[in-house]
Amino acid sequence: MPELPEVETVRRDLACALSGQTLERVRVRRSDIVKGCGRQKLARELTGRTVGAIGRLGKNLIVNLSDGAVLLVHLGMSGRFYVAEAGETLEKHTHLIAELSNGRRLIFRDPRRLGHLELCADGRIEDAQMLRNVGIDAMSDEFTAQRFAEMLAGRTAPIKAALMDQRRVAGIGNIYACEALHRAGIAPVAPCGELSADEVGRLHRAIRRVLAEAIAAEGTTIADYVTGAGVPGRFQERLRVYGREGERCRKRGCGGIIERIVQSNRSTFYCPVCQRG
DNA sequence: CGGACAACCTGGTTGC
DNA sequence: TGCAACCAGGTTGTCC
Repeated sequence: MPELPEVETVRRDLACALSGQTLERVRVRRSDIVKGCGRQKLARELTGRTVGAIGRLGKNLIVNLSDGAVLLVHLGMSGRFYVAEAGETLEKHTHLIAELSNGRRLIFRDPRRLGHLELCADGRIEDAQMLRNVGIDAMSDEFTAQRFAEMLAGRTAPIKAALMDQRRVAGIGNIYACEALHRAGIAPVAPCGELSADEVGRLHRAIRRVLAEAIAAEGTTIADYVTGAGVPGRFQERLRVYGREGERCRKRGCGGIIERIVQSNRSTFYCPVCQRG
């Protein structure tokens, strides 16, 4: 479900609702969503810690805790990590409950269980399993057009697959890969190594712009993603190709009809008229 | 090595 | 109404 803009929205909301709170009583109900240790150990390690700054790398949340510990959180497809009002009943698929010093509760809920939690007791996130395959964050200053060109050079994979490969640029998923390619006017099936310098530059700018606009709109809600405040994002109203199979291309004067194809088992939406080559 | 694909999960929707 | 098939915002291991 959540890509960089949705995770960034969750991060910002948690920075308000969670930072400064102490985790007074922690329950972890399943071990299969916990990386690196079991559920009891995670609960024990978290209990009594105070939450500091909250960061993000790609689609991962980085929750800094007292005494140098760090909790990593990945929401997978259906995960939510949020502070619930006191007295709110626990929903099905709630895997972590932490009572906070202000009486509210921190909840991790993930029906599909494709998300993960991992504690780095020593704060060495570079050793974390969850970040092993995570490269440069798509919104960081390190992600330059130059670096992007180096990542793509000589590769035969379709550009859409490369955009979603977290080991290189981290944070782009299926929606924003489709949207960035459309804005740049590049076919999703184009082999990485065949893009011109101009196309790479256009795609780099399109990625930064679409992610920035989506963050400003607090993300895209297709089915069940909501912000930390529990409201849907607004970027779904501004999608140009994703989920628009059979509808008309929104680019001025284009007139193409959006098509859906399957690339490495994922749906790709694109305009065959303005995304040629 | 890179790239394609199945597998991991649940739940909602579609179609017979 | 029932049930099977298919789809979903992600990642990882395996195979070629």
